[in-house]
Amino acid sequence: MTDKKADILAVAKAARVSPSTVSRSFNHPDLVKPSTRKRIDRAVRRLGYIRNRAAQTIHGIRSGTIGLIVPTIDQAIFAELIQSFSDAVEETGFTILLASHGYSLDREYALTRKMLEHRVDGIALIGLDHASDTYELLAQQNTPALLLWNYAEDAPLPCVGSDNYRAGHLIGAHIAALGHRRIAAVFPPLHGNDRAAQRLEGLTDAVLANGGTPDILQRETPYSVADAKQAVAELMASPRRPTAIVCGNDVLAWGALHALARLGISVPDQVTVTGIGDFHGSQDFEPALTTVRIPARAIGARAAQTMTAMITTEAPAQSLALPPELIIRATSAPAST
Amino acid sequence: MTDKKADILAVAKAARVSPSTVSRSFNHPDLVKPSTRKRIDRAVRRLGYIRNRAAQTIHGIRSGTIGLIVPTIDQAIFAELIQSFSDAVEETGFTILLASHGYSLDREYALTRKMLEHRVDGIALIGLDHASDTYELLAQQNTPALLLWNYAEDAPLPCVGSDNYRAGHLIGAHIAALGHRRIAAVFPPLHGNDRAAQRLEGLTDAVLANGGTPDILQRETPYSVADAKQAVAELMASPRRPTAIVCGNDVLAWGALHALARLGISVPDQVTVTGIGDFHGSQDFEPALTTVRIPARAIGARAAQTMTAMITTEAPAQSLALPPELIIRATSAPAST
DNA sequence: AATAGTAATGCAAATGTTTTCATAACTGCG
DNA sequence: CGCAGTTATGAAAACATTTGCATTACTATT
Repeated sequence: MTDKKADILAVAKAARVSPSTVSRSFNHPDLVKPSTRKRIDRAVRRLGYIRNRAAQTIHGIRSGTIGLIVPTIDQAIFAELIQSFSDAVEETGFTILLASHGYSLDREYALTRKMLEHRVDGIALIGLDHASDTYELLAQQNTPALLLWNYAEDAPLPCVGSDNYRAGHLIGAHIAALGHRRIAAVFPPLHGNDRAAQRLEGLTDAVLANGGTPDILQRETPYSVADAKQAVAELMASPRRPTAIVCGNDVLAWGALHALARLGISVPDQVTVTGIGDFHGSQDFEPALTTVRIPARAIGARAAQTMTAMITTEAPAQSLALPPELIIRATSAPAST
Repeated sequence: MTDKKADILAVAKAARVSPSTVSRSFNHPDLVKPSTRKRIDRAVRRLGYIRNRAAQTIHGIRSGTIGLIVPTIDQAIFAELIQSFSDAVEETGFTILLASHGYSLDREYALTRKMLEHRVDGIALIGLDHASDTYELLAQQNTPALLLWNYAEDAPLPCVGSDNYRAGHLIGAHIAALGHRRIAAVFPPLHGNDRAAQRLEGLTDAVLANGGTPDILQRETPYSVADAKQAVAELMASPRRPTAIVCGNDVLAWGALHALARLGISVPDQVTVTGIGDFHGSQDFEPALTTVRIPARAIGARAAQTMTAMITTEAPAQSLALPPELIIRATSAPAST
């Protein structure tokens, strides 16, 4: 009801104590007499006082926020990660400052700056590949920073994620072992996306290692069911049809599966399809999708732990590799030669 | 390289001007001589100075953050909304403080408080149904607040969204017009979810209005493809099979479709399936899903506009109804009596 | 060359907290 | 009842900025 927002001074006056005592009653309740605490609490409630974290923050007190910068929010890949990261982080009282850059490393730099202006206590980025400006900025400000989703031993900052090269390799080996040689790789644009690039690399290496000179038809398509569906429809219309379609992620694979359903091409009898990611829904797809599981929830949760540890203890963080795992379900089968 | 973080004073010293001038050079560049501005800029760059928004915020300057509190992040429904809201909001320089409460109105209240502590410039919640504490808090702090996703004329706060009752009604009318009488409603838990509740209500009303006494079998299932698949499998095993399965949202419908594919039941010849939402992917599903489009992107974008308008001009905001739209695709057909 | 007018800068107060240090108010003990 | 030892509170400085007002430095005009 008060028109001017209540501050700690108003509360102090109302409770007939000094501002210091009010502050203490919030931050070190054990230091203030229960009876005065009661009085203060009543005043707080009556005035609708809410602490001002901005004012605390300029005392070097932590802001209680963690910056999370992702390429996109709406595209299933990261949604699970964001959710679990956010959940875990919230448990320790932090709040997430979220932003997305649409795979532009320049925007990512700008967003990082903005987060730093807000004095986030820590900052998390997706993937290992970032503008050198971004790395410099982070180093210079010495804000705890963490790289999510991808993993590499020699990452320039601590990271928590799966080795995407290995994920691609896993699929490649599986496909090659099944005897496939004419393979279509349906991948998202590789630019600014180290995860996809590494998966493709792993895939190619594995196929090469396991079976002479394969014939990999690479096909870039935006990240969506619709685009993948279209791409695969075109692919199957070509004279030299692939016997296997390996997709850069599960969403693309769903598109592929729909395209094949539409064309009446049977999976896996006539063509094998694989994804990467093992998103919600892949298991229950009909037919169930063979894929490589990237443990998004675990990554998010562990990353949150690592991050809060970095923030509260000043210790430098350990990178953490959550291994990808090949999940063979119903969409892959030996090549019908 | 400096170990202590540079503040405006350090910059001032380095540029041989007063702190005031540095501040002005940031906030009112036109008031400071180009040559001194140059000097300041150089100092800023050299010291790696980054403005401290916390310190600005206590001057009554806006914090530049908007709180967004959603039930869940990872479950496709809201991902698109969050993305478009975030994109639009970012364009005007704001950053999003995100949190999710898992459909608990109590947690929502707590999160709202937390956002207020961070002095967000505005706050957005999902749906119309909130704890009375939450409403009081918002009213008392007179922070601009906006309700997203759902729409009602008599909403207690300005809202931007679709009328979910109408969405349900649209589907119900469609189903009834097709002659379906034995209908299964596969919905998410209604508790703490006014959107789902209203959809169901609209559905029931429409069916009742259009065709005698229908036989609606209601079935609550958690929000996931897997659960819906399971639920529908059970449903179809019952002696009195429904001729239509209307799902509370598209994800549930996907699960239903997979279940039916598995059982070899043909859609829409043997059974009709519908969703609500028209998420990414529904259009390209095979068969393409009949659903009601809730324009998530538009809602996010318009909501962001409304919100920033509320913040910058102090004017009270107008609610905005983005109408749901029936989208008939390939999963619905007349009841085969 | 003096003056008025404007442009650029600096000083100091203010913002809403926390925290150190000092002081005041209580205990219990002899 | 006086004293040491706690326990509870207050005063004031500090935090990193912004801003109103005062001052200084220019520019143009006569």
